[in-house]
Amino acid sequence: MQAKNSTAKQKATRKTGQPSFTESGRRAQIVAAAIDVIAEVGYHRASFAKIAERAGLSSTGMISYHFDGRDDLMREVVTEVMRLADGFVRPRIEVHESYAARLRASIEGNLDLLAEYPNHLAAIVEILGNLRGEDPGMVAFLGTAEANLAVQVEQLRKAQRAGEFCDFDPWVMMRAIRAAIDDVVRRATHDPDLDVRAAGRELADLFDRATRRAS
Amino acid sequence: MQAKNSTAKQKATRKTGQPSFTESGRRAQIVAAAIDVIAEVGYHRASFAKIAERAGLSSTGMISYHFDGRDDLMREVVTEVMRLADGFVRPRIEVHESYAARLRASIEGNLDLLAEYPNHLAAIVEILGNLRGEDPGMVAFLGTAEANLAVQVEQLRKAQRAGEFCDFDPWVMMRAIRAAIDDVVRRATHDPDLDVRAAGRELADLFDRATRRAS
Amino acid sequence: MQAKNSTAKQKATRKTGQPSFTESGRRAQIVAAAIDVIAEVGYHRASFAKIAERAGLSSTGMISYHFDGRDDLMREVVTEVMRLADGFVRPRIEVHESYAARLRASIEGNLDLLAEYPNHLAAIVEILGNLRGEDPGMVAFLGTAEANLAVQVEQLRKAQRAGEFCDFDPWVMMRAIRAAIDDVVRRATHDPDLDVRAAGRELADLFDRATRRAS
Amino acid sequence: MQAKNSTAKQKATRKTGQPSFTESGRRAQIVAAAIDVIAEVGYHRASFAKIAERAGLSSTGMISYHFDGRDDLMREVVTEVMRLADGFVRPRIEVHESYAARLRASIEGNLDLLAEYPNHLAAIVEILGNLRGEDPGMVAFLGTAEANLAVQVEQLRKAQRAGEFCDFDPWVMMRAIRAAIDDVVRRATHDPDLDVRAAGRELADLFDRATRRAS
DNA sequence: GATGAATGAGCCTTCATTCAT
DNA sequence: AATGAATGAAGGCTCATTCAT
Repeated sequence: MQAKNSTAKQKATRKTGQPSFTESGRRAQIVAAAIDVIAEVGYHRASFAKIAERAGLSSTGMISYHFDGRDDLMREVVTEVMRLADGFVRPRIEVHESYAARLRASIEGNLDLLAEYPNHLAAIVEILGNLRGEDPGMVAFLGTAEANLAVQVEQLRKAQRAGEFCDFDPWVMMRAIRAAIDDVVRRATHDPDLDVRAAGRELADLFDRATRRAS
Repeated sequence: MQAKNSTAKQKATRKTGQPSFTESGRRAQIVAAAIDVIAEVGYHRASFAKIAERAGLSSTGMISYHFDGRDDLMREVVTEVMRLADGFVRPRIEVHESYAARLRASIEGNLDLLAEYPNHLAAIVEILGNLRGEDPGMVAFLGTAEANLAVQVEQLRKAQRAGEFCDFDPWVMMRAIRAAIDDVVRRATHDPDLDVRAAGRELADLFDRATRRAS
Repeated sequence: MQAKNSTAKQKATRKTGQPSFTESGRRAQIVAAAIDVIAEVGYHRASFAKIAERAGLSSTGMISYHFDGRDDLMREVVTEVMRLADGFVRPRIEVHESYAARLRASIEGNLDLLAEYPNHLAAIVEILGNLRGEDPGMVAFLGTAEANLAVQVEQLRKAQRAGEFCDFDPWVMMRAIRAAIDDVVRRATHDPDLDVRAAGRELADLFDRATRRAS
Repeated sequence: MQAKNSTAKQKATRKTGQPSFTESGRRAQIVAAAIDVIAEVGYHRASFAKIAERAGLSSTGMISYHFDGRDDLMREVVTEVMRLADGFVRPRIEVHESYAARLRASIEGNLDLLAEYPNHLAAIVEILGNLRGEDPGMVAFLGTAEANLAVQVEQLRKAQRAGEFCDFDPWVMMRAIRAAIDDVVRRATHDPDLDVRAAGRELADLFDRATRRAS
């Protein structure tokens, strides 16, 4: 066993040797509750008390029992949402051949996902947007998100080398795309009437013009 | 002004009949400290204790004395930064004639401002990004920021009508621009080596391509 | 036995009609784990969670099942260690004739025991040293330890009456001896390099001089 | 100002540049309450809640306000008691010339002190006896106690070199003395009828015989 | 017998605010 | 104006215990 505090998750993981998506029902339920609460009140106001209440638990102790602290829970939330997002968006991208079509699919796919899972995306944007250099485990986590972005940056670069995209700093472009999407996510949280799919098409058009090689 | 009880600000306002930028020295000092602290640790972790310490005050009571609660202080911070930003960016825009040049000046101006006042922009992005529909006074405040944006949206619309810009949803475009700028602000907080002026030029190019009428 | 509800121990006791040292394997295993944990982290920090972990149990519920609460477990630990200590030290004492030799054998025997079972003695010293007048069952227990001491006090008295020992308050002497030994036990916990047998010889010399009839 | 948490004590200390015995009234009051509570229920059960109640405070937050955590409070308690003990015992020792008389004065002085301030000694024995290698600040503290002991050990050594004391390991002797005294302290906590001054005289006799050069 | 989940109380800490001075 | 003390709520976390399976 480990040194200090062994949690249900750690035990489960140790037994199965499997990563976190082999959740016990309760863990998944708590993660789901956390996603809803974070989407509703934001990262910092998402207290264990509120999450426990949403999850139908009688005490916050139960969350501490299942997770090795707040950071661990947040990590699980991010993991869960990334898993969902990847499964949702990736196939929609891989259908396409041209870099331009793939970029469009990426943007529209993210906003379709938002339309179907508004809380999930709101939660991850809240968490990643409020991270500071506090917990080392969480910082390592930011690295993962960065690596994700790097993969997409590489796609942009390839498109440029292929002559399909014009000349621009691919990191700046990628961040602008990400920022625009996340902004829609944030607004959708407050404004349920927002037509996110329409916004997706508009953004896809926008960044198509911004990336296309001038004809 | 507000609900509960009389504060120094209210008294000052009543006396002078002037808006808030005629601050007492203490108020300005606290606002400045708040800006630094928010930039450093974020909106939620910017406690009165930390702000008082930064301001060289020996007790948080002083802040409560000068401001009608946390929201009031935050409002003042936003007001102050908006005033600074407006004074910095507006002249740089008005120098230009064409809409394209003005858009470029707006983007690059914001990032020049970031280069000179990194904490100010970081603070306002933190605050506005963490606002929820909690306090009515703050919500009214978000309206102000929205109105600011609306003015710029109107500029985009005019440029379109003038045939200078191509066809796009000006709200989506404006938010994408804002989001891209704010993202640089956020990153600059964590990464002091980031070349924000270069990013400004890149973003200006990016949104130039995205808005220009195809030739 | 106690007030509230039926435990495994009670069942076992009822079945066999035997006292507690006819333990089930599990009970003994838990007691052994408790001894180690108490020696390592102290009485108050020795939580069921840590003990269960050390014992290779997956839940603290098992401990509650086998013992009627924390006090019951602690009582068992003390009983077990006393049994061990008595079996170890008593024969070494009874070999000798003179009171002085028996006293020396007692002191050195205790520290030999410490050398061989450091955790056992550390645990009992921790427990008995942290007892308060809280639980009636535990207080009755302190009486047992006191009775043990009384037996040795009687030996001192006999030695005095036999003219072998000089005049002193045998209770104060006995407590000083006990305290000196326990102090070595405590230090040995933190300092593994301590030569406890050498300390035993020194203490035996010391108390020999303190008790001997002046020649 | 300092980085993380500034407490009332730190502020006071910074202002005056004086060590902790320049206490604010509340600090001293809390320390006094802590001493009583620790003496009564022991180190680990002495919660902020109990101490606050004893001090007549309405919330534990007040203690956190005045002290930088539990360890800081405990450190203050130990400092306070050591100061008291030193002021009480040292003059009684320095009156005497011979090492034997000084040793006797030390032992009896400690127990006279116990008779007058039973809670103070109980508290320090509780705290120092329950310290583990957890907090570095507290460990440094144990070093102070050790240094105190070293001074007295040196006295024993001098007495041996002067031919006044017989041959023994001065560290073992000193620890035995300390342990015997602390044991009386512990017992006095539970048994208010104990005649501690009588015990002091007995212990002084005991260790006189144990140290004296055989005639 | 054994397990993992659940409970409720208690812990220390931080927070914004209030108030007497 | 300014201070330092005080308050009460809320925060995350650990604990011994209970219970259904």
